[in-house]
Amino acid sequence: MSSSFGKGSHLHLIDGSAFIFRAYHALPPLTRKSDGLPIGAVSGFCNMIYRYVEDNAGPDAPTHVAVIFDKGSHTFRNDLYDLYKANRDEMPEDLRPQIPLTRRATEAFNIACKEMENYEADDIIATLACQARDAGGRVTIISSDKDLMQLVGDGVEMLDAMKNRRIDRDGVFEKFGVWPDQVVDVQALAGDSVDNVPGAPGIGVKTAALLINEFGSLEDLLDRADEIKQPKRRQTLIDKREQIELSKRLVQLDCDTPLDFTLDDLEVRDPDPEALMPFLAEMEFRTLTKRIADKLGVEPPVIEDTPAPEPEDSAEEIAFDPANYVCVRDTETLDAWIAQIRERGYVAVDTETTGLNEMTAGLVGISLAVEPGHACYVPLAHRDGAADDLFGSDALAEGQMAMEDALALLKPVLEDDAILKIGQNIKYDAKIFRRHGVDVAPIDDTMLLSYAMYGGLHGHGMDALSERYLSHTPIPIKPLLGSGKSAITFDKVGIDEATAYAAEDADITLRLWQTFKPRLHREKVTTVYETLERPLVPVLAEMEMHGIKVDREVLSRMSNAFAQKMAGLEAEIHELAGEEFNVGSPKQLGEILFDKMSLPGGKRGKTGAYSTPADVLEDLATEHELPGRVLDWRQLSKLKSTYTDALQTHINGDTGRVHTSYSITGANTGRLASTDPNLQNIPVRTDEGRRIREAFVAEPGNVLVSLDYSQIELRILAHIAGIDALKQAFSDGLDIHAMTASEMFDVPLDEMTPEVRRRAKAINFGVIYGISGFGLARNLRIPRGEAQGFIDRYFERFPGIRAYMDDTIAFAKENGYVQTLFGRRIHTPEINAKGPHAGFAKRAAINAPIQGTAADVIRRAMVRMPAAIDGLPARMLLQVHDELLFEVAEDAVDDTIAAARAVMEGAADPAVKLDVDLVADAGQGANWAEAH
DNA sequence: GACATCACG
DNA sequence: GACGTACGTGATGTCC
Repeated sequence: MSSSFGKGSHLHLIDGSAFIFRAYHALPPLTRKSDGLPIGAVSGFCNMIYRYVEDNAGPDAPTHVAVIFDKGSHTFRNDLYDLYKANRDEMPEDLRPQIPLTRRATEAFNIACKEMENYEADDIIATLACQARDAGGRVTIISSDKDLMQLVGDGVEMLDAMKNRRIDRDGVFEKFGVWPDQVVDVQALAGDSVDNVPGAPGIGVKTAALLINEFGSLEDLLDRADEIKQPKRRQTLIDKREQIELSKRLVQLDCDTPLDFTLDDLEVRDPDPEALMPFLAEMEFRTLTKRIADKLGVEPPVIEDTPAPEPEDSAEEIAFDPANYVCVRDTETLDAWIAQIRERGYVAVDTETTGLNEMTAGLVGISLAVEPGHACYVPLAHRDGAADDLFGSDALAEGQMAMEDALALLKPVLEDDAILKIGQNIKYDAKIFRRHGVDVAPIDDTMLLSYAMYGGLHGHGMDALSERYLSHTPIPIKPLLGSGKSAITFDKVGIDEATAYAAEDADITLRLWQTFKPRLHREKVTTVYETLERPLVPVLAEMEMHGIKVDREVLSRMSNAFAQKMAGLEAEIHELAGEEFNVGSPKQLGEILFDKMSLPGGKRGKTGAYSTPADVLEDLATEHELPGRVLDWRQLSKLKSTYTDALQTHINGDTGRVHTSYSITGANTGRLASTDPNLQNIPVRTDEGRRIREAFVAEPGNVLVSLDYSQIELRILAHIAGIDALKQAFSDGLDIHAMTASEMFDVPLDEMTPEVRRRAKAINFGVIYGISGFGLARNLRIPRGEAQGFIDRYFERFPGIRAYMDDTIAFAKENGYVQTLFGRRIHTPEINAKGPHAGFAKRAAINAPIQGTAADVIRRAMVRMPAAIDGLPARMLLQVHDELLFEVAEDAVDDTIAAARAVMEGAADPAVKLDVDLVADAGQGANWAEAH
């Protein structure tokens, strides 16, 4: 039976994606009975595969067959042309979770299933077809995709499975008016709106075929374009030559895709009932299971007819019991666990380390869980506490695998495309592993699943999720590590205790995943999770690990200067106060100001102490010299303690760079939060503060490049609330605050004063924040009635805002959440509360879709950015809500800006068509102060 | 550990 | 008619 591919062989290549989409659109949205998982497309796909197998059992049966899939949406063609396929709609919500199931279905039918990163299915098909043809065999491509027609000829044919019609050279000529080897030339001219291939404007397939037939080839046509009689057509071909040549490169299939398999691997295999039956039963395809069981002559498996209990109930079935957890101390045991992981195809992973900072913490142990209650801990670097040991207390404890050996065994699993690694905040563990040379992928994250489904309802830490969704209180870490001065690191914890704690974490993570994963599509946030949460993990991990260079000398010098100035101010302040006191103590300051000096306006906070925030001191500055001095002192104190001093302690000894950590679930709206250190609040608003940014520098030969969205929230407001005047102003490129001022206060644009503009700007921001008369009055320091007048006028001049606010609050009250343009849900549990809470909740509800949509937009840009700047000597370093900061080799600055800007400005596409353009402004310089 | 303050978008 | 209010964050220092 086994012989190598050659003359007499017949290869069938099935366009898997076409099957999936046809199945999806042909069938109603079926769901699996037991848990509601959408399986309509999988069902249709299986039926089509089965019918295919049935239909091809005859004398003309293929000897080799493969189903080819697309992998990911980014391919090398996007590097040629970033708008390639850019107008494709995103995958329907309920189709997305079915995609991996169609791979499993193919394998269950024992048919080779192939896909490749960075290449389209069409390229793999082309390569295989060329190889088979060259080997003297026949090829049938089962697809009706016209892009594949260029391959027809010399024993290669297409089969339109739908119409059961074979397409040979004549068929291609019928469709394109040229022979297959000229199809790409026609396509290059005609373009393709579906794939967004530009082509030559005004030239369709008919004209293109005419021209190609006349000139023989695209190259001759373009070289001799001046011979064309029609002036417009001639001009188009001359002007758009580059675009046409690009189009050809886009439609030309790659016959040299570097495949990691050969034709011989595709030999037809008989279905294996042992694999196929369990899969069909798992999908609960009753009819198909029975039909195929009959055909194969096996007993059909029993498919339960009762809906499964709710996941909440099932997750509790197996009790948590530390006695079940295994401590893995040798290779044989670890191998056994790895075998189980490979069998399942997924594993929950957790790392234990000596600290919370992924860049400095040492790996202590790894825990794994494969099913509820079935978890293990692999201790790797636990240390004895024995003080009289010859090596001090640093000796490794007995009975641990060598870290190197354990990682060598786990690396292939952690990096295996076919094994899903599940974590709770897996970015942390992925970074730890990365420092040991292991790239963890693909991943799922229970924290992100929770955030996508329940953002705004509760926190997403493991303890909280375990309590809430598993009704289980995890073993607390406190008793193990102690607290305060006597606290120890995890490597000093005894291995038995550590096993109970660590394995349980993996166990909990696995159970949370089993609880959450099936709910994702029911909550209709699969796309949010798949496009805005999960893909961000590797992107952020990369940025964080790369870090940004910070010049310690610059900070140190500034710190000294600040200290001197502060000392001077402190002496002055004490002099003015007539006594020495702690200027940093608001309590003491309040007593000096309001009791001793009897200045007006002393208000007490909730602790009974006087309140002395900046705006109060600013008002008092007209009465006395002291408050002004205190304000100066406070500014310096802030800059010194939070920035020039603290930042130095965050410079990593190994890298000389500062590595922040982004929290994906930190902000309710979808924004990121930056910690340890927070690099999203580095000063910029005052000249003195901005100088801190001079310490953020590029490596020699590089520059920092910053791109930030211009007025993104106001643009989104204009779109969401449908404010025509705002949209128009943006499209005209006007100064948006000046335009608002002009509209509101009837001042012509050319007579605008900074003061009037400032007021309008405050109102614009106020609207985004869920404006109130009181808030605006305080911000602008004007009487409340006047502020209310501004707001009323604003609503009058920009109708749409009011409706947006009312509708948003009504929606929140009705549904308990609001959502962004990309479907992110932000829950608003307080929206129906009584009392002052309600006001907060309403304003937050008004703000969330705007801030959240902006956050989604930059997330989309970040996810696409690595591919867009791939090949350029450029790295993305930081995100500051509407800004991305890059470090770029000097000679690649322009290319990087162009690529990054295209990604940022197009980030909403194709999911959302905004009425307002997004604009990103760019800057560059040796340091962040210059770049911003 | 709560609170006040202030840095950013 | 009175609530007390701009939205979203994180870090630091004081004070109990």
